[in-house]
Amino acid sequence: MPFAVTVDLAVFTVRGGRLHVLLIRRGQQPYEGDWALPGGFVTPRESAESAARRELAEETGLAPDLVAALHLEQLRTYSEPDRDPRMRVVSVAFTALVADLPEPAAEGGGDAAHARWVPVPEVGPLAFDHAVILADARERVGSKLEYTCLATAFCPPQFTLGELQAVYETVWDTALDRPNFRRKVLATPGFVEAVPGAARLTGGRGKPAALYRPGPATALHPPLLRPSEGRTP
Amino acid sequence: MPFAVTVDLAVFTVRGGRLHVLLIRRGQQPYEGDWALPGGFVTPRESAESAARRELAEETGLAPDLVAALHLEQLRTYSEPDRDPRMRVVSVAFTALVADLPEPAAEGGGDAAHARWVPVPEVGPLAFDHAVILADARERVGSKLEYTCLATAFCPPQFTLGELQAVYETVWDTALDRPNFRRKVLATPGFVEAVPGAARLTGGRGKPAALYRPGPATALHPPLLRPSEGRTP
DNA sequence: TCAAAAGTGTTTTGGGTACACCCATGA
DNA sequence: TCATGGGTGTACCCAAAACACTTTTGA
Repeated sequence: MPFAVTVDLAVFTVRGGRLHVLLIRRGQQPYEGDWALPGGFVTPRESAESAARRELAEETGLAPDLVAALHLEQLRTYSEPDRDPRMRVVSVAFTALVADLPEPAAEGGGDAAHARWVPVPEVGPLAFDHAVILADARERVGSKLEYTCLATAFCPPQFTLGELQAVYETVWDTALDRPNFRRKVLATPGFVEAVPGAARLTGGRGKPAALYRPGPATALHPPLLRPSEGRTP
Repeated sequence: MPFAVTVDLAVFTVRGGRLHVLLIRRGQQPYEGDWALPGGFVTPRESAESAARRELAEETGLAPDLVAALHLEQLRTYSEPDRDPRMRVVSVAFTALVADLPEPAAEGGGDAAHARWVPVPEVGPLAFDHAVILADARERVGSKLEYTCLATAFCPPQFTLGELQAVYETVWDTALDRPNFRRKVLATPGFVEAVPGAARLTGGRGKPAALYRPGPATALHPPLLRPSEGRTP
């Protein structure tokens, strides 16, 4: 039973108030020239997660230390017999969240030249079953924000509560009440920690905002539920 | 890159107030004679989920229609290079929940003769990395009960609210307040539906209980949280 | 002095918890 | 008539929602 095993990555970031996903343009058959999720084959002596980090670094030119520190999470495994026209390929999909990067991520050499951040609503048809993987990943990210502290992964090392709220609003595509969001976040022990004395002007205008960094907590109890959910309209 | 792909199943049931998992005794090397989760190789023309159902039917002698209707959920994929001493094996793990079965499930021929329901606390060492898979699956089942309607999968087609509560209490290993549990369940639209006119005596003693069947809902909003969680003691 | 964004306070409301109590049945 | 389990009622509490309000900056 000769199976090939691959990994596929759905890497998200928030940039300019919109959710983006990292895509590469395929340089070879099949689906040559089409957009696809980054990924590749698992080699004989590595786990799927190791392969995911290796491929991400190779294909996108993201900084190695960033890739090593990245929060990677297994999404699920896709194993339909005909998902790859060449042969039988089983693919383990991962999701990752990164902060908006100073420069367009994908300026490395080789493969990396074909990597791009694409706003999720503007993503067109993708190679293989990657559209399904992307949809699953997007859904997962949305619900992860509800009951984990993962939203800080979308933020730079130090961030304002306004930026954190923008992450939620972008991923969920809803508006949140600022005072209530603030209270909720600060009331969850270990979600964020104040950076003593620091403040930053966010958009040039307005009052400078206090800076926070991620705290030690990973779970959110009680959860921070999406507004439209949990209600019976 | 010659990989073998397998499936492993963590099938749970509640029996006599205790959580049980379905195990088989291995009839061949490696780990011959040890207990293991049911599972087996994915064949070239089937998906992992199909393979899981097929293997479950073959190895345990569960009724085919029951296996076909079973709620199977992908847990995650285990891909450490040395998890199988023979060769490189990547395994897709699934969880399933079934109602307590009239007879000990495993009375079919062949492989099935070696299948047994084992109380989870009494499970000893398992073959391969199955102890890890079992622990992951158990954790997943516990949290699934919080925010999905899946608990009914542990119950027969018609059940009392007392039986449903016993499922929660068994899986979570906590006592729940009956009046509050009742209100909560009935207040969630589509979780359970009353079976008109029906009632059943549960243990010979006590008032006959009304019967319910699973409703159309799948998610639980708001969630039914475990007592110890969500509090800061 | 105005717009924009941060941050505080207050009222209301709904769900969860705890617990007291009644009902129907078998022994 | 008593133990057992099903079912109802109710008072309390806390956290979330809604919204009015103050503060600090750049233009």
